[in-house]
Order: sequence, then C-alpha cells, then structure tokens
Amino acid sequence: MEEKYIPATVEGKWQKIWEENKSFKVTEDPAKHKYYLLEMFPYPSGRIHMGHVRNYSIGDVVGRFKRMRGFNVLHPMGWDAFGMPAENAAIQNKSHPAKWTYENIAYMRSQLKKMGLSYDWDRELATCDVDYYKWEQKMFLEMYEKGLAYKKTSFVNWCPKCETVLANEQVEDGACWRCDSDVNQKELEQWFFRITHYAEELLEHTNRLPGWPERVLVMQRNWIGKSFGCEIDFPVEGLMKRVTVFTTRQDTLYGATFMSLAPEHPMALELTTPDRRAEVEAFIDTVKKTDKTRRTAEDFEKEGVFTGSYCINPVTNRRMPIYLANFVLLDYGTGAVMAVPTHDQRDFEFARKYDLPLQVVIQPVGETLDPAAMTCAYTEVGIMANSGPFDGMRSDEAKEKIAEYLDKEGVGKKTVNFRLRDWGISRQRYWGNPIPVIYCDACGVVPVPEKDLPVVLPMDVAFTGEGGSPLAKLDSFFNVSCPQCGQMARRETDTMDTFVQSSWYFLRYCCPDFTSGPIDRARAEYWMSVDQYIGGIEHAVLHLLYARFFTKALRDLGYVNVEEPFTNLLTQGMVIKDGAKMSKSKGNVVDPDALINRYGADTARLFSLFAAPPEKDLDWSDQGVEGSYRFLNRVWRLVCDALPFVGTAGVVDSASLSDAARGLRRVVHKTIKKVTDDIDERFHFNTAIAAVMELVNAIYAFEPKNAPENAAVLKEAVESVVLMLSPFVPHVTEELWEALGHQGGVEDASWPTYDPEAAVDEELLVVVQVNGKLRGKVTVAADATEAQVKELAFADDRVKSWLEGKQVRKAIYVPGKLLNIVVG
RNA sequence: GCCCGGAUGGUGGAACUGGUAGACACAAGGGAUUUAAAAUCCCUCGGGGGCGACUCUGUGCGGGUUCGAGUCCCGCUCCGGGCACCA
Repeated sequence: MEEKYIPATVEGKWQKIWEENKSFKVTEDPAKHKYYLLEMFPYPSGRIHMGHVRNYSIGDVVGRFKRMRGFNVLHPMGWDAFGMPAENAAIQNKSHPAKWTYENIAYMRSQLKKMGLSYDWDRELATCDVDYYKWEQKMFLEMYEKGLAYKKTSFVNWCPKCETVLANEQVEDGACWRCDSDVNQKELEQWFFRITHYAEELLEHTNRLPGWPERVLVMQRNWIGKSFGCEIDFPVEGLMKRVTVFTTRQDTLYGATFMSLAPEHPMALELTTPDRRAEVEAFIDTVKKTDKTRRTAEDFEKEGVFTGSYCINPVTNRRMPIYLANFVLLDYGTGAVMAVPTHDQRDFEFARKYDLPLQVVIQPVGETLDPAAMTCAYTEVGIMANSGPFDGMRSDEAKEKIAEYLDKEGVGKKTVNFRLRDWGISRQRYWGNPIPVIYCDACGVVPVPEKDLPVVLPMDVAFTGEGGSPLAKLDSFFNVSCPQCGQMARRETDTMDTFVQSSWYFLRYCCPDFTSGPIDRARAEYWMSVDQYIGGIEHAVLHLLYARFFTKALRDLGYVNVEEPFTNLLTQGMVIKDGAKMSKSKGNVVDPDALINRYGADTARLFSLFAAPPEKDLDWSDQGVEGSYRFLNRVWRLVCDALPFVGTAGVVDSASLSDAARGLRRVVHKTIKKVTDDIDERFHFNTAIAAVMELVNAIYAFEPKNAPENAAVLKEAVESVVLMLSPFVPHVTEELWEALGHQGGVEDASWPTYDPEAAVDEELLVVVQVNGKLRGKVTVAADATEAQVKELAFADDRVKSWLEGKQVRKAIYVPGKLLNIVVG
C-alpha cells in the first residue's frame, strides 16, 4: 500500500472495478429482504451541482449501509430528461434538444460515476427515450378511457408572441419571462388529469405516511384544502334560473345582502341587463387581461360591476343585487359567493366601496354591533341575531342547524369542497411526450389506437423560438388519417407536462427492460413501495403529490398493488455558502468537478455528510472540506501504521486483555452501537462520523501498538473503523480493506456487530450535585449499589464542604449517572 | 392573518425518553519537529473573578413546573419556510 493517500489513484481504481464487476447490480431475490432506495432523479441541465452531491451522498450512505446489513438493495438512477431548458438551449444554439439533452446526460453520468455512487446502472433510464415515454402514452389512453384524463376549456396565462401557455412562475410582473410581452388570460382547451377524483384519498392517506416529515404532509393537506360547508341556491329574479354558491359560513346566510360572481362565470353575461352591458363587458375584459398572480395578491384593489340583475335570499327573501367581482375565483367552489359584508372582510370592503347594505347577524357576546359604525367585518363566533328561528344560538352551533334546515327546505345541501384543482398537463412545447390523440372533423377526439403507439416525437423539426410548437408546422406529424373513418385528421401537438414522467419512473426502475407493458407486475410487487425516498423540499407538493396520485390511478388501472409510492421520505436541506443559496448570480458556487479533482470524491462526500444533519441547510466551508480531507489522511496513516502489527493477528481473546486493550474494545463496541443507530434510525450521519473520529483518536492513543498481545484488539479496532466509514467514503475504505488482507470488496463485507459484553463499563462516573449544582464526581464500580455511591459521594472533600452546616433533606439517585443531594 | 420549523461558543454543529451544556470538527493562539516551510504531533480555547485549589455566571427574552430545564408549560422577540381575496 502507498504511504501517501492519493485520492485520484484510489478512486479511479475502484470505480473501474465496480463498473466492470457490476458490483451494485441487483435482481429480485425472495430469500432476502428488499430495500428500495431512491433519490430524486436529476434534470440533465449540464453539470451536477452541490445539491446533487449532497442528495446522492446521503442516499449512497443508506444504500451501502443497508447492503452491508444484508438487504437486497435496489438503488437506481436516471434522467428527468424532457423539459423547456433543452428547447430554449436548442433555440439559442441552433441545435436540437435531443442532442443537448443526451450530451448533458453523458457528462453528468460521468460525474456521478466519479462520485462512486452505488447505482445499478443497468437500470438507468431517460424519460425522453421512446422506450420510456411510449408506456406513458398507453397509460394516458387507459386513463382517458376511465375518464381520468379529459379535455376541458380553462383560463391560462398566454404569451401572444411565444404563442404558448406559461406557468404562473413564468410570468414576471404580468410579462413573459422570455420576450417581455404582456401576458393575457386565454381560454384554451387543455388536457387534464382528474386528480380531484382522488382528493379525499390523497388527503386521508397522508395519515398513513408516518415516515414522511410532518411539514410535507401539512403542505399537502393545505394544498388539497378540504373544507366543509353548504351549496345554496339563490333564485334569480325574473328568470327561471338560480345562482349556486358554496360557503363555509352558512351561519351568516341571513346577512347576505348581495351576490358576487367571478367575472368568468358562465352566467355573467346572461345576467347582465342591456343597459349594463357595455360596462360589464369592459370589466370582464380588464379582469381577463390581468394575470392571475397579480389578481390574487392580497393588496389587489377589490373592484366589481353591477350586472343589473337581482337574486333572492332564500331565507330572508331579500332582493340581492348581483355583482361581478374581481376577487371571486371561478375555479374555487362554484365561482359565486354570497356576500355578507358584516362578517367577511372582503365583502365588507366591497360593500363600502359600492355602498351596499349591511345586516349584522352575529353579535359578539356582550356587545351590539352597529352596521353604520363598523370599521371591519366581525368574523368570530358569536350569538345569532336577525336570523329567524336561529336567533340566540351560538353561531358555531347554528352552522349545523342551518345546514340541516337548508337541506330540508330543498334550497341547499351540505357539501365538501376541495381547493385542489385538476392537473393541467398540456404544454405547447416540443420537447415532451406527445399526447396520443387525433382530432377528426367527423369523429371528434379519437385516441391513437394501441397498435399505432408510440406516437414518436419527430426529430426533424426546426427551432425558431417563435410561433408555437414546431410540431404544428410539421406536416408529416400533424396531418394524419383518422383511425376511425380514415378521413384527413389532425394530430394533437401539445405534449405532456414533464411532471407526468416523474410520476411513475420509480415503477419503471423495477423493470426497465420489460417489453410487454410499462410495469412488470411481479417485479414491481417485489420492489414496491420505495422504502426510502430522498430529495429536496421544493417538491413537497408538486412532484410528491402527482406521484401519489399517479400511483393510485395506476393501482385502479391494475398496474400496481400499492397505495402509496414512498414509505419514508427524507427532505434534505439546501447547500448554502456565505449565507445564501449557491447561485451563479451570487458568485458563491462550488463546482463539484473542481472539488473532486482537488480532494477526491470521498472528501466531497464526507464533508457534505459531516457538516450538518441531512434535513438541515448545509453551510459550505472550504476549511471544513480541508478538515475532512485531513481526517481521511489520518485514517490512512492509522491503517498504514497498524499494518505491520495486525497481519498475523487472530481473534480477540477477551479473557486475557490488558486494561488498555479492554478499554479500546469498549470504545470500539460503543462506537459500533452508536454509528449503527445513528445511520439506521436517525439518519444523523454527522454524529455517526463524529463517533468514528473519536474512535480513531482512541486508537491513536492506544499503546503499545507493537505488542503481540494487542494485535487482535488493534486489528478489530482498525477494521471496525474501515467498515463503519465505508458507506461514507467507499473508495478509500475499499483500498484500506484490501490492504488489511481482505478479498472481495468492503461493500460485500458485513456491517460490524455490536458486542454488548465488550461494551460494558467496568466503572461508572457518577455526577454528584448539591441542590442541583455540580459539586463533584465519583468513580464507582459498575455494579455499585445506591448506598455505596452515597458513601463515596458523602466522603468527597468538595461535596463535604458544600454540605457543611446544612441539613440533608434527601438524595435523588439516578443509577450509574447522578446523585443529587438536597440540603436546606 | 393562519400553520409549521428554528434560535446553543468566533464558526458548523453535539447533548436520543428532563440528569456533567458545548461531543466532533473548523477557526484562532501557544508549543514540539524542521536550516526554513509544508505536513504532522501536543496544549489552550463560552464569559467574569482568583496566583491557585476553586468560584460566580451562561443555551433569544420574561415567568412557571421540578430535587434538577438547552430539553416540559405559559407569555413574548427575532429568523426561516409553507398557505392565503379559498368564500
């Protein structure tokens, strides 16, 4: 073995061996416990960043650890390879998204391999491969048949120059992020997944995910947003129509004095009287031009317009003017709100602005509100007033009574409303999975027959960056004969949201070579669910909710038998430097390549695991990296120095050990216990590493190393260090393991076992307190009785001085730990 | 506004069910080795007082429970995150 630790040599050597031996290839083995470990796959943006280094280092520790513990570990990696950056890069470089993407994948794969990550590379997949996305098309069509995929018209952010839909995040101050044109609201027909069908189950099952961080579950519950309330019908005066509202505050129904509809509400124009028409149309137009983000901002001025029509409050018979109001959202509830200005702040502001009547129906206890004097709405619980038969009741109790009453009278019903909206998956983009649908003038929407799948994304397209999807201009793609009637028809040119691909990739990893369907049920049943999923918190709602939905949908299509895809979830923190998230604009980016070239992958991994527990943000420190590198050198030297003495060592004979040797063994086995628990139960790699560092310090202090009777203990200690560090720093430990005379890689060795007997303390340090303050320490035999400990403690000079002249009231003894003497 | 987190030395962090606060590192200072440096090794390292053994004080702030509180309870402050014109 080399005297000097040279990371590049060691790492290259073992990476090659792992690659050639396919060391981490796995197959289903019913005899072994399976462990499916997954880290969120990366978007191939070009190069890996420190966030990836951290994410994948964390995963690799778990994978290698579980493997050494005897689990059959599935640990795959792939590429979330469709998406807009590829298309934008292609437009900019006059290249092709496929070329850009595959080049990035090739480079990033080499980077990941340089990190020594224990992936089964045979399972690698890229979502832009036809062999991947074709299955998604099949699943889409099956979802379409079941009504889980459907088309509807909705309002979206639209950039007129780019001729495409923009996500809310892509609209900056009402303008397109790319061309700065004003974004408007456009009504478009788009494909949706009916995630709302699973709203109840998605919500309910958050209670079945004890292995998820509570805050992620809370975010998902918020997002789903279940609320209990009523739907209430308000007849329109002079029309055989009614307006239905959703409310959670049916207790305020008697105070509803006007009606507010979303400007996009289908009845808006119908309800508009001829004299109001011009004003109403102008208002609707203005609202539609406002982007959603701005419109839903809290400080946005509440505005509205009177339609000229009235509806009737079903319980008071009050004539309520119908307004359109900019703050009412079409896609929440029914798009119509009964306005109770006295008990809702928005309605209050609206009523003041347009001089609408106020009627108090809930009085605070011991107070009487005067509508004329109110400066804000009263939204708390109170006593019902002006509410007919409900007067005098507590308003929270009246809620239920009024709901029953409405139900009985047939003007309303109890209902549940969700904030969650169906998932719009259409993207007017080229670089995505084509939605396998054909439009025929005669037959309408015609799904592409299964025998004609896949709809391959054509490669021969031109990228101009303007004028919408290039697919619409490619005749060979666009023009198609109708599968039903054979007449000329048009192909759908929208592609699927890239979140669709990441909603089931974990299933494909179970069987990436399966050719008769997307998922090999038998293999998926063996591997699923994912035992440990690791990724950033930024996906708390989007990806993690979509994947849960998709799994449930696939269950209902008969593909899988699991309810939930991810049993345990670890959300790692961000990588921070100089107090800010690493970013080019801040100039605080650490390049993984440079780091690895200088110190090696092991140091990069060690530091990112040691500096903070995984769920916390990691503060990057160049000096900290230096320290991790020093530690690896220290371990290297330790093994080098011990090598001459441990070569012929046999098994430890615990009966004939010196005090020092017994002491070292004690540290070894205590460390094994701590490191095992820290990794397995808590994922606290920083403390696990700290414990090994302490062990290394103890071995350094252990003397004499060259005594033959110490050889076995020294060997046990050194080998334990190597084994316990191997999940963190696999290359250097692999080299040291070999140097210690072992055949077969350290990744195939067994995790060291904790021997409680060796770890047992012969003596214990008991802390002595007087009135809760530390006044002394006594060393006692491990089996010392309380009486013996007390005797020693009371004999201690320092303790004695604190007891002098005082009356001992009592003494509390925590066995083997602490004695607190209470004096008065 | 509502809902989650969090606040511990110069820094990152440790203290797992209430029981020695500051493990392990980083930085800093001192020393050994060296012609010199790097590397390595050893020592000091929350604050105040004392030559010293020691002692007082200290985990964002104010109370409380307890023999004992970084940890539990009540009330605040600040920071981070999520949700929010959601009817």
